[in-house]
Amino acid sequence: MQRNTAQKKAIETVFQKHEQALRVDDVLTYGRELVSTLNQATVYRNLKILVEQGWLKRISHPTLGILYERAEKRHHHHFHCRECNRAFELPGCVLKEEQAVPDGFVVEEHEIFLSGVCPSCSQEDHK
Amino acid sequence: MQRNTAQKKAIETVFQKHEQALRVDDVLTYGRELVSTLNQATVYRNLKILVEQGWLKRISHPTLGILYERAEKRHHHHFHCRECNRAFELPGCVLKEEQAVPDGFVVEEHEIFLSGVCPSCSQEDHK
DNA sequence: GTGTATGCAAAGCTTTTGCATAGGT
DNA sequence: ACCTATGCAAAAGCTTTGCATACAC
Repeated sequence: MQRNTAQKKAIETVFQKHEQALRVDDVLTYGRELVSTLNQATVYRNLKILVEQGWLKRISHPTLGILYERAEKRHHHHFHCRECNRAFELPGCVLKEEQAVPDGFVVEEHEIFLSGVCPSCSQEDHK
Repeated sequence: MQRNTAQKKAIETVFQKHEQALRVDDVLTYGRELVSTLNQATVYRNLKILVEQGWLKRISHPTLGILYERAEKRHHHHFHCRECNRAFELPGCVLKEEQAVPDGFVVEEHEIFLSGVCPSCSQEDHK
């Protein structure tokens, strides 16, 4: 049976407190603010469990590497600004899954990564 | 100045011979068929250079990890079949970049990863 | 009390780097 | 001849794993 440890709760709390997708290292850092003894191996083990349980989603970001975020969040996509290097979450989705694939393919999931320049940086550029 | 070594040519040839996006390890294996002394470090160094030069594109595939493919290929996206674990390249693109982001964002690139079941596996399922 | 989850340390991978030298120009 | 690119080996990440024990139940 699954046990409810302080470490596991801390990791879950970290994702509830932080809106953005997080790197493993962020989870460790923020988690240690809650449980100071929190160990790297424990973070890895729990992230894996939480992904398997469908509570977290693992994202392979083109520029930021592996990130984790709450699975229950509304469907959204990721925008990366090449100027300020910030990551944005864009609400909604304009992709028509059926139109994206030839006949015969069954789409169950999709992930879109956009990159370019964010509003504040593109404003800077025009100054 | 840049030198034209047998190793570099071998790596480029590998990408010309193989249609699919390749893992580092594939590049090493196939490259050694052309230059038997080809070294791992050389592969990494050249892949980096070729990406910087815009000859290759680096892809962070959600399930297959880091892949490299020719940059000049027609715009396409990647479909991964969770049953047979094969990767497919889907020609064309139905994403309207401007519609995908709020006002102010300037999209320069995008990458779409689709996953589900491929035609041959979905046929199997219905048998 | 029992057995799972943790901490720690070591091991496994993948990728990068320093250095001597082979080889392209 | 010069100096870049390579091969080799070591180092530097990042992630996983074995083992003793803390602790949830």
